[in-house]
Order: sequence, then structure tokens, then C-alpha cells
Amino acid sequence: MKRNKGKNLLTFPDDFCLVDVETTGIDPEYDEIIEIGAIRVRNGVQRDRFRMLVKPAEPIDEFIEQLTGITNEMLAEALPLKSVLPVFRTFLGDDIIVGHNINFDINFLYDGCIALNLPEISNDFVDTMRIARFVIPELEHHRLKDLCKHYQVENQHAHRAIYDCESTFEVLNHLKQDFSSSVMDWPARYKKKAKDLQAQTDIFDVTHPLYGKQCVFTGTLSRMTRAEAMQIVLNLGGTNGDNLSKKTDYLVVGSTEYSANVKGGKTGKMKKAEDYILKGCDITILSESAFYDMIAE
DNA sequence: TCTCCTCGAGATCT
DNA sequence: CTCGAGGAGA
Repeated sequence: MKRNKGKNLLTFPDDFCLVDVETTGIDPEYDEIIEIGAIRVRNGVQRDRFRMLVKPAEPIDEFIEQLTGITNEMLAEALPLKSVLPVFRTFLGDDIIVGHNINFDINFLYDGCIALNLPEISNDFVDTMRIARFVIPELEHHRLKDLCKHYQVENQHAHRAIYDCESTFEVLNHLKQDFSSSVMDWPARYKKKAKDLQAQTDIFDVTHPLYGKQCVFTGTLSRMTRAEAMQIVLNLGGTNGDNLSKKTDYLVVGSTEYSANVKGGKTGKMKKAEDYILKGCDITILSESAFYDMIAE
């Protein structure tokens, strides 16, 4: 049976819920949840937490006891999943879910919700492992413990759900910092297209040089992502195009150093712009810094 | 240039 | 699961 899960996002959300589950093994088909931990975050700040042990149908084996520090003795007093999961499902709501290799956890929770007739978990989610592979590709491994070591995040109680949530939160903040302070950007296929964005205001300065003008970007910007730049243009009353056309007013040229196909040369959009200009179209090619000057005020 | 495929390789979760 | 490579077809 196919799971109808939410989208796997490549973003750093401000509001989300960190989630981690401990289980009796790695197969959702045969293994059971023994602990759920979650931390609700609002505007980047921890607000609420959920942590409950779950009594499984079968006793857990010694390996899992060793790994997690959760013992059969502790679980003897715990409530079964049918009592715990409804509470967790309410706690989670429709938050974006954040976790490390979070598909693992979602699969267990998703199946549990279906079995117990709870609202399906179709929440969008953010996987810190996937993000880490982009942000720090030089690391040989991207397990949670490797990331904790890399960022010097303490995880004394690794493999207890709530503490793994804590570590993941710290790691996420470091990844966000590294990502935004570098010149890298998500792979092209995840970049926002012009049509995916809209202005966040309806008050515009009609005298602004970008007002009513169409901008197209080429290359990698150093100070912001392309989506952020497009957003600024929209908020100034301008429009964006994914590709160059006769209606384009400005072509903003970022660095081509990191794009494998052109490597310092002219991009297709640049050649096309020069072509149009020769044919008499009124297109202005802007350097990255000229663009920043333009949006500065 | 762009999008949509298929394929195999490799990694992580308990 | 996700990624990159490589091909097909605009």
C-alpha cells in the first residue's frame, strides 16, 4: 500500500515540529514504536514538547535495550500506541515535520495513524540528512552522530527520542547558518520558479526603477538565493521571468563560476540578451552589485 | 536549453 | 529513500 505523504521540502522553516521515534527495529511492517519525542518550534524558538514511551506488543530485544537505554522494565508501565498516538497526532497538527532521515519516523507514524483511524500524516517535511549532504558534502558520513560531532553538538542521551530531537534542532540551526553564509544554492530542479512566487505587499513605490519591470536572473548570486532576489523584485512591484524574452527589462548576472556547463563564460540567457539588444530591444544587463544598489533603498 | 524518463550506486533510520 | 548520469524528445 502506497503512503500519501507530504512534500519533502528543501527549506529552513521558522515554524515546525521536530520529531523522532524509537522502535524495535527498522522495518515498519514488522517493528513497533517504543518512544515518541517531539518539539514544537515557533519562529525558530522551542515552545512545547511531547515525550512518551509506548508499550509494544512484544518485549524488546537486548540490542534495542542497549542501543536506546529503554528497558522492558520501563516499557511495562508505558501506555500502548492506541493511547499515545492520538495525543501525538493532536500535538503534531499540520506542522512541517523536521527530523533526521525523517522518512523513517514518518513511515512508522503514518502506518500507525492509518491503523488507528487517525488523520493521515500528509504533513510536508524537512530531512536534515538530505540538507546536510548538500551543505557539508565533504563529510564522509551524514549520520546524526557525525553531524553532532562536526558541529560540536552534545548528544549524551543519543537514541532517546526527545534528546535526538534536541540534537537535530541544534544541527538544523548550524546547517541553516552554513547554508546562508555560503554562495551555494539548492540544485536547479528545486529552485523556485518565477510563477511560484507573489508579492508580499500591495503598497508599491511607483517611482522605483524596478516598478513594472521584468527581471530575469542568470548565474549564482552571492548574497542571496535567486528565490529571495525574485521576492524582492516582486515586493518592489516588478515581475520575474524564468527565461529571457522581448518583454524582459533587466538581466541580472550573478557568478557563473559554479555552473558546470559555462564555467566563467556567457550563459545562454546572456547571449540571448545581447542578441535582443542588437535587434533594438530595450534590455539592460545588470551586474550583481548594480542590482544590489538598485534594491538598496 | 529544458523536461521527463530510467538506471544503478550509496546511505540512513532502530 | 535520494542523487547523478545518460538518453529521448521537444
